Amino acid sequence: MGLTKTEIFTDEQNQLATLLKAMAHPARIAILQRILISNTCICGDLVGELGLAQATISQHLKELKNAGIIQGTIEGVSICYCINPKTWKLLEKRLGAFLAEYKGETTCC
Amino acid sequence: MGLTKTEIFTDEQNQLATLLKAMAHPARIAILQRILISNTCICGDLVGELGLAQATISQHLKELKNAGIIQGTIEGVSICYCINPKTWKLLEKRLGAFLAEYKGETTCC
DNA sequence: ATACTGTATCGCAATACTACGATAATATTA
DNA sequence: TAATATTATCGTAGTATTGCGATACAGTAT
Repeated sequence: MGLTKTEIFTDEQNQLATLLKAMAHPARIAILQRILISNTCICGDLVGELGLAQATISQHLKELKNAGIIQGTIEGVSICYCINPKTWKLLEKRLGAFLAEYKGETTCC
Repeated sequence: MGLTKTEIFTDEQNQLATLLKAMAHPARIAILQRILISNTCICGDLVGELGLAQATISQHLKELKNAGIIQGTIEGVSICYCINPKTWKLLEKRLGAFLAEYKGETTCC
């Protein structure tokens, strides 16, 4: 086995899981934070700032891009990555709805 | 290699990554939603509702429990799982702060 | 004690993830 | 064109994840 049975779940569940998975790594969280802070886009500066090899950073960027969370455009010599507004809004919506389902600590366990 | 270099990142980044990872699976999202909807706790009903084997469900529950997202107490014959309010609030706080960092689509890529 | 019900754990097979060096691809500059 | 700088991709090693059958464990009931 070894692969998730996506056909069992709804599209929304699969989509949210994919987005969360793309962010579920400290390096990718650090990358996103870095992009969010320096409002303007960044590029290979990450390699120097995080303590990871260039190949590893590139791989993490690819995963974020595949998930649609970031987008990259060629900016002269290097490449400029930034948040994909559409996906970010979708993420806020989906996650917000998910987290808001919690009604507070009702008498239970 | 094969293991995340957690020592490179901050505790907050690692913690958020761990929480996201615990939720980054459609089955675990479905389990959480099930718990959130039936405000009262549930147990092995999941096995019948999701199309996964009992061992698999138990494993997913264990991961959610290890991450501190849910907690379980013995309820007569079966076991009652419910949201861990403390972790849920932490998650809302961390995720909220993270998502709120986005300033909207500034001129960039 | 025995049988039964509900969970957890073990062990396995298939696959995915993480990290990196080496190398290729792309674009700019001399 | 050649040299340089920046990214991407390939291949690999080590580890983790997913799913499940089989089995062990815990509590209830007979």
